[in-house]
Amino acid sequence: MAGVSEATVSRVLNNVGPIKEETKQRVREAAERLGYYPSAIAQNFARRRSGNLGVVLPYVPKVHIFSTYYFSEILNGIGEQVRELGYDMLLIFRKPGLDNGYIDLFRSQKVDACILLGTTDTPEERKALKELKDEGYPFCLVNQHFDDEQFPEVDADHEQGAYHAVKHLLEEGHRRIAFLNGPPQYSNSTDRLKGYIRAMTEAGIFKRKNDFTETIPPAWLGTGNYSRTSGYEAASRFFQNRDCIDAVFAANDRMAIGLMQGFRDLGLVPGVDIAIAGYDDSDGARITDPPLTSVSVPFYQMGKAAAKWVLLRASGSTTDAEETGAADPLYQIQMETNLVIRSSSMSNQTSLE
Amino acid sequence: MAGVSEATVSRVLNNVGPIKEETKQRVREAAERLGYYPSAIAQNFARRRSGNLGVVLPYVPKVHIFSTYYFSEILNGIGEQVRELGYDMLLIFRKPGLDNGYIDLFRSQKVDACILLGTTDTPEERKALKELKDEGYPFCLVNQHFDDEQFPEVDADHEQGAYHAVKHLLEEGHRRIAFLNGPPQYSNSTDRLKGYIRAMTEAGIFKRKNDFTETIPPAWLGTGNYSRTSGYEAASRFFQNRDCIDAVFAANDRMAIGLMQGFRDLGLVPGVDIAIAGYDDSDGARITDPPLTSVSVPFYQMGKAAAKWVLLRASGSTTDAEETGAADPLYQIQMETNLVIRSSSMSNQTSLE
DNA sequence: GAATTTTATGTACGCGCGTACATTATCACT
DNA sequence: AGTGATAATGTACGCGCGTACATAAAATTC
Repeated sequence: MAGVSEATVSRVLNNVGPIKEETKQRVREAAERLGYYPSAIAQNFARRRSGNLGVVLPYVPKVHIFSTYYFSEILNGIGEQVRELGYDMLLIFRKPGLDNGYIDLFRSQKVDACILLGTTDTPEERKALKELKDEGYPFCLVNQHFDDEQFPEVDADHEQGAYHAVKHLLEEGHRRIAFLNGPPQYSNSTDRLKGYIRAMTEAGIFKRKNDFTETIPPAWLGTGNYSRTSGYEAASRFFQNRDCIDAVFAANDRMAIGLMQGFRDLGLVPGVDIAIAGYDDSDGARITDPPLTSVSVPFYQMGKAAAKWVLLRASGSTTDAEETGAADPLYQIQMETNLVIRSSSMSNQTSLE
Repeated sequence: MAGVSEATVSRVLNNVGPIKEETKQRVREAAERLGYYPSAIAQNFARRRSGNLGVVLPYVPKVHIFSTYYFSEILNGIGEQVRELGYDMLLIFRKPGLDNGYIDLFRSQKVDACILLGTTDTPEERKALKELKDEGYPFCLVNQHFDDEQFPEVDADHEQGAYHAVKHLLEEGHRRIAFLNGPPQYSNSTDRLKGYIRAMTEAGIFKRKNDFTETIPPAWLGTGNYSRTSGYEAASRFFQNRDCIDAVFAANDRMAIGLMQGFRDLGLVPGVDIAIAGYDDSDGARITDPPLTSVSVPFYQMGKAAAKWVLLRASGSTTDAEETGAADPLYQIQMETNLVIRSSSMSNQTSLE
C-alpha cells in the first residue's frame, strides 16, 4: 500500500466503520495516484449480488417491440429509478423457445431483482410466475394483472380508463359505440372491456342481464392484436355495419390510428362521420388528423414504482423463500389514468362547429 | 461430489478438455439432482470479464428518448446480436453532471465492450472518446461520425440519403426546396446538409462558388432540434417566405411531422400547397396525412453490426492498449439508406390527380 | 494512573468458480 | 513387456474484494 494500511482501503471506499479523516485522505490520494479502480466484478462477487435489475421484454417476432411507446416509457421509468438506487439495468429479450422460465435469471445470480414486461395470461406463464413467487424472488409485473393469483404488480386502472373514454363518447352524443379490443390474454384487454360495458350499461344501452351475458351487439365488438394493421383491418369489418355505429373505442392508439386510416380509405372521415377514441396517449395520438382522443397512462411512473419496490425488496428482506415466511405484504399498485380529449371524439355538431 | 470427481465439473459444464462421455453424464445428472446452478457472478469473476455489453444512451432531460424510433430500432438490433453471442446487455443512461467519461465503465469492469448512442461532436465528447480509444477499449459509435478522428463507428450514408430525397423532390418538379436541419453537432445534420447542397447544385439551383459559400438563400435554411415541436415552429418561419418555397426537406420525420402540422395550421396543405419530405422512415411517416416521403435507415442492422464488431473485438484481441500496438484495422461502416416515396412529396399535379 | 470503553486499523479467510500443472489411466506401437 | 504418447481426472491456487475477528491506539472514567 502506498499509504500504510491494507484492507482499510475497502473501509474507506465503502464508508464503513470509523476511520480517521487523515487516513481517508491518504488512501484516496494513493488510489488516485495509482489509478486504482475497484473491480465491479470482484465487488459483486464478494458481496454475493450482481447489482443488476433484470428487465425482461417479451419476444415478439417481426415486431420491434421497442417501437411501442408503451415499453419505451416504462423502460425510461425503470432506468431512472435504477440509477437512483445505484443498480444497473440488464435488458433481457425473452427467447422464443428455450425459455425455461424466468427463474434461471435468479438462480444464476445474474440479477438481484427482476421486472417482467409484456407477460400474458397463459398456463406456462402462470406456472413460471408461480415458481418465481414460491421461491421468494423479488420480481414485479408491470401493466398486467393476474386475477386469483397474488403476484406483485404495478398496473393502471384500465377499467376506469376505458370507462371514462366511453363515457366521454356518450357525453358527446354518441350512442352506438363499438369497441375494438386487444387479445384477451392481456388483462389490459379484459379490464377495458369491463369499463366499456360498465359505461354502456350505465347509459342504459346495454341491459344488465344475469351478470355475464350482456346484450352487446356482436357487430360492436372487434378484436385486434394492438397493431396498427389490425386496426386498419378492423375498419372494414365495422364498416359493414356503419349504419349502426356512431363511434369506435379502440384499446390502444395504434389500433385507433389504423382504424382511422381504414375508415378514411373507405370514405368515412374520422371525427366527422365516425368518432374515434384510443388508449395510451402515445405520440401518435398527437399527429393524426384529427388528433386522437386517448387515455393517458402513467407508464413512466409505473416503471419507476415497480423498480423501486423490487429493488428495495431485493436489498431488504432475504431472498430465501423459507425466511419470507412472514408473508410479505402483497404489492399491487393500481395507478390512475387520465382521459385526454382531442377532436377525434367530438360529436358531429362540434367538429363541424 | 455426488459423482466422484471434483472440478471436472467445471470442465464438463464448459466443454473444455477431453472428458469421458460417461463422466459427463454422471456429472450432469448430479447437477440436476442437486439443483446446481453455476453462479454467473463467480464465473465472471474467475473469467475476469463481466459478460456485459454496455449501451450508453444520451441523457436528454424532459425527452424520454426511448420514444424515438431511432433508438428503439438500434437497441433491438443490438439486443439481437447480444443474445446470439451470449452476452448480456447493460443499459446505461448517461448521467447529466458527474460524467467523467465513459472510461469508468471499462475501468470498473462493468462492461467488456460498449456501444455509444447519441454522442455529439463537442470538445468534451471528443476528449472522452479519444481516451477510450487510447486505452484500447472496444467501443463503437452508432449513427455518428467524427471527421478527422478515427473512431470505430457504424453510420449510414446520410449524405446520399439526403441527396436522394432532395433529388426526388426536384424530379417531382419542385425547385425552391428549403431544408430544415438538426443541430450541427450531429454528423447526421452536416451530412444531410451536404447531400442537400449536392442535389441542389447538380440541379443548377445553387451555384458552385469557391467551395464553401454556396448561394443558398438564407430563407431556405432552418435549424431545429429534431423534435416535432421544433418542426412546428419552423413552419411559421418558412411560411413568411412561402412565395419562394415549393418544398421542405426535413432532417427527420418528427420535424417533418411538426412542419406538416404547422403548415396546415397556417392554411397550407402539405402535399398540395407544399411538398414535404422527412428522414428516418419512422412509424410516424405512415400515419400522417398525407403519408410522409422519407428516407429509411437500417438502424436495426446498424445496431446489430456495431454489437457484433465490438463483441468480437472484446473477446478476440486483448484489451490492453500496449498490445494493440498492431494497429487494429479501423472499423468504419457506412450503410445504405433507402428513399421511401409517399404522397407528401408529390408534385401538385400528381397529388390533385 | 490503572481499568475500561471507544475508536482505528491490521490479519486472515472465504466467496465459487477457472485453470495450470501434476497425476494417473488408457492405448498404440515397437 | 516396455516405452512413450495421449486421454482423463485430480490438486492447488488465485481472481479482488468484503468482513468477522483480533489487535493496537486513543479517549474516558473513577
